[in-house]
Amino acid sequence: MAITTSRQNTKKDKTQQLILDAAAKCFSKQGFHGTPLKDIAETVNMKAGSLYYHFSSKEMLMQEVLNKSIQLIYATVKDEVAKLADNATFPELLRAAIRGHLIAILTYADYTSASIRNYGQFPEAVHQASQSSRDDYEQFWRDFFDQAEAEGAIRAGVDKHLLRLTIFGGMNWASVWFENKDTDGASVESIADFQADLFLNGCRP
Amino acid sequence: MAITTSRQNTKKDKTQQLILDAAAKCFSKQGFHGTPLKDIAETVNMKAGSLYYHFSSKEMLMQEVLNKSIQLIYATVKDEVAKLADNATFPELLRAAIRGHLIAILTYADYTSASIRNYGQFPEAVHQASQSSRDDYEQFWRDFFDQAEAEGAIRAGVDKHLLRLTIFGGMNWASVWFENKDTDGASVESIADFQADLFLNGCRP
DNA sequence: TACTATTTCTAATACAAGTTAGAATCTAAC
DNA sequence: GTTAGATTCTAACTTGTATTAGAAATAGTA
Repeated sequence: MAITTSRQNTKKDKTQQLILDAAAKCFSKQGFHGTPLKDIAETVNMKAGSLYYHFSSKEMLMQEVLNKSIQLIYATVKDEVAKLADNATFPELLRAAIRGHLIAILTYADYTSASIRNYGQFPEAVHQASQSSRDDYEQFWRDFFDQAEAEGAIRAGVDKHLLRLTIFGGMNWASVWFENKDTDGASVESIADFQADLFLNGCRP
Repeated sequence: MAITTSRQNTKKDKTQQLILDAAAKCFSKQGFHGTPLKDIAETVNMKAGSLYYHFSSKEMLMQEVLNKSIQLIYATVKDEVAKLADNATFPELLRAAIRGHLIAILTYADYTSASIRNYGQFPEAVHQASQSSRDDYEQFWRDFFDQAEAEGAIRAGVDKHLLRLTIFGGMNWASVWFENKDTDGASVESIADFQADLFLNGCRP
């Protein structure tokens, strides 16, 4: 278990995590507005009203799901990149970053697709509460491509901005079509390898 | 006006189109469940109840928005591909198809992002009603890559399935970040050229 | 066992939203 | 101008849902 976000192991914390997991699952499948608190409560064998002992509002629940998903993704990416040697090449780094992003997205699919699919639909307060985390993560990738360009690892004329956005699209879209049929993560690795290869070398012979 | 979907020009049809446009705009911004009929009605200066003279339910509205978006995309793609000569190469064809998909997605952004962003959240009936159109469009791309592979235009070992899904991700994600600041489509063309180039040749020097 | 704090439930509130029926208004043809 | 049809509005109905306050139950502790 490399990635964790919870602090304590009290009974209360455990229940809160269970509720958050249930919320993420429901939000990812039915959307924020399409999910009644009743559904979340039933998933953890509770009544809707009881959730308020642990969370102050439905909006707060969404906010925490979103925050956790960003943290999980960023942490996993840093983790994968950190595994490399200091003198790793750009292709190696890109492959590791893509692998991290995809592992996170597909492993914690409830959280990440709850965030990705509802993006732009939840209220302003939720947006703002996660703004800085998202900015941090975006800046990571910006810096990454800035450095790659400085090292001449990117072909001249390639727009870094569009490159980043397109790669993000390819990865994030996986949360739409991917279905975790087996529990092992072998398939995730192969998707990551494929995408890294495609973005680096294209598909031509 | 290359792409049209409406048949007649009666007053009734015009109103229906206005309502559909308003629905697409609201659904794309607030999501299906997050959009009250009141919002759609206000956009066309009506009261919520009046919409039922033109549409039988909110679900039907979503269904028509979805259908129209698929038709718009497919028609635009075929249009762009048809402009090429018969002996066009794979890179030319891919570039045209990507251009068509992106032009549609970003030009009819209300319709397409209403569909893309709500995908997987609307009820089963809506899904099924658009199933065959989506299958048709998917088959178009499948055939496209099958032929490319047969001609040796794709590097050996490149998974056609993942290739198609990743390209779709890169394109569809544009509907999330793209903002049509100017009304001209110059920027759309440049995005299409960039993505085609990236998927064909990668980003390495 | 009795007492306290924690956790969950019940039941009510308040409001919003999809839908419908019938009244009202508008349009256009005669 | 009158009338018939088309279009929109009003006003209700029903249902569902977020939220809350207080009762009930549970668990832990002395």
